[in-house]
Amino acid sequence: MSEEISEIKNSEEKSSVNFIRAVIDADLESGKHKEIQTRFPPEPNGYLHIGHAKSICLNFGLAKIYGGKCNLRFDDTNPEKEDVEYVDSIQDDIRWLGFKPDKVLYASSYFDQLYEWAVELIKKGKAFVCQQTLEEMRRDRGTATGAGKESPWRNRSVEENLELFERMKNGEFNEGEYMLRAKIDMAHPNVLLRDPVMYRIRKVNHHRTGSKWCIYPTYDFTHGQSDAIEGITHSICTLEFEAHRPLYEWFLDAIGIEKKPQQIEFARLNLTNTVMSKRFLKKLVDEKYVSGWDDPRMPTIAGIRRRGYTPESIRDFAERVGVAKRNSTVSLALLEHCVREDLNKKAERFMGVFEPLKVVITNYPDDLTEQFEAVNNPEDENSAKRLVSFSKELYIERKDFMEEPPAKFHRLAPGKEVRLRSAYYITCTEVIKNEDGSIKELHCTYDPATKGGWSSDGRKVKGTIHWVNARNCLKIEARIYENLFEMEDPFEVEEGHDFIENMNKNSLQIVDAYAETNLKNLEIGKQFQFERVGYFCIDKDSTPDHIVVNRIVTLKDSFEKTLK
RNA sequence: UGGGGCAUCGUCAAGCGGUAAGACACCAGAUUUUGGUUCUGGCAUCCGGAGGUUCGAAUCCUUCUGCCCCAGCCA
Repeated sequence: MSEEISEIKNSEEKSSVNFIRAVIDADLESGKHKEIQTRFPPEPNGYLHIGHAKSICLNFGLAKIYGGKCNLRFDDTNPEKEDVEYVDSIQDDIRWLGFKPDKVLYASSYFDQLYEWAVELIKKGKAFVCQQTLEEMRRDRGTATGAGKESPWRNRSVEENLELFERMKNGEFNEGEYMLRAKIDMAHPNVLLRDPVMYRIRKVNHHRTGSKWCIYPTYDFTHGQSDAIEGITHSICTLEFEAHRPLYEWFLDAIGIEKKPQQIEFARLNLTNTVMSKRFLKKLVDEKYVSGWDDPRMPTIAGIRRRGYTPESIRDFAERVGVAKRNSTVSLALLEHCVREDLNKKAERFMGVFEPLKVVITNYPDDLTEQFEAVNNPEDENSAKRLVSFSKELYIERKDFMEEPPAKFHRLAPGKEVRLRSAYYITCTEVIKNEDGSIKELHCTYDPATKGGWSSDGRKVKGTIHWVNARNCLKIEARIYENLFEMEDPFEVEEGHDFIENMNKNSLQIVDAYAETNLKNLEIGKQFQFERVGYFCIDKDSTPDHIVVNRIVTLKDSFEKTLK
């Protein structure tokens, strides 16, 4: 092991190492491996979600930590479901997350080799061509407790098997008529080992191999061998493949692979307040509950990215959730914490008012406009400053004024003084009402000696509120997102009901807001903070005349709690 | 009732026979031109239950219970 690597390992965690790293450490120490090779093996049949992100971070992360390599390998053995659209989006997502595959590979590139190996297994008497129907196979597979029954075609001669398999390959049979099966044990307690299918006939075009093949290998006959071909040392997958491991090894042994990759399973990520399975996400898209796979409410990588999450925050999240074998559901609060932490350091601050209440500064000159300097990011010492426009007429947040405030209310109220962030102290002198009694606007006075937002007389002002110049601001569209599901577990429904019924009706609210004009300078995708409100980003639907922002996450709000 | 897994704070998660890390959440306080950030302190006498081994167990043994995965020519 190089010094550099041991340095990384030491600095990174003296504390604890997940169980996969423990295996790798042992393999490196024992000399079983000199270096490690991993892979991320998605099937290009859909969009990646944050659960995949965890796997990506794990596989690529492991390679990085140990100075090894990680491939991206498309597990494209089922042409019926796969499409180039997905191979592109998957690569985009991985790149966005900040990883670069050592190689981009395809299981379909190994079809020739796989075919040869299948022929070898036939010759060894370990595979046979079967012509049972789906129903017959299902019937003969047996049950959990009872053994299965051997196929009547199980004992064909090698010659006959060879000829039939070749004819399968040549397209002489229809789909479903014939298949190649491994000859293992119909009485095996693990049903996966009851003569599993290795090849099936599918007369469809493959997105990479075109019409070259009409027989396609199954996952089980492909995955381990693909790993072996690529020299994968640690083949990391999710828990549901645990029962497949004996099969994975059976094929490798039967073929006679010497350097066997080791399959290691970990628990896939689940998140509260959302659904994660491809099937359910697809339902949300197909039935138009969301605008698409990249709807900012979706837990897809595309959705999360559009929502404004940073790749750094996702990697941090993946690191924090850990790797173990226990089925678990991580709180969405952790994900939100990760973006807040990242964006707090990086995001520039602006002011925006969401529920405007007009304020007239009665002792301010009618036609004067001032420009105040405001710090773009108080968390960053090198942060630049920007100019914010101020006049006699402003908007403040309706919630920042109360006519009859409770004791702990530090904001504006009749007779009370507050600081307008970066501007002046103002005092509310009069509440102007509409005929129906609702508040129309506020009349306030300002103290010219508090320019910039502070006074030299030591006067304490507890509240600081944000504002915009009503005469010079931007009207923008704000998309306020909440969780797709209010309940932590969307599947908590009564018998016969659907998780769809648990959807949060307010998961998207579109509101008009007023923002300082500086927002114009931000490019699409840029994250920022509306002070005292939350983190936002510029959505791709924005045009120069119409800015659309997505709320990524609110700021933490401890005042909300004290109010209750 | 078959096979394969898993059970440690509200949620994740360390721990691998020597007497319960850490993170998120939560609570209390300090600082603050964001009721944000930051900082300080608190938060499992207990590790699914019951037995046992041991000077000593979350860690070993037995047994029970609960949850997850497996009967696609999906991955």
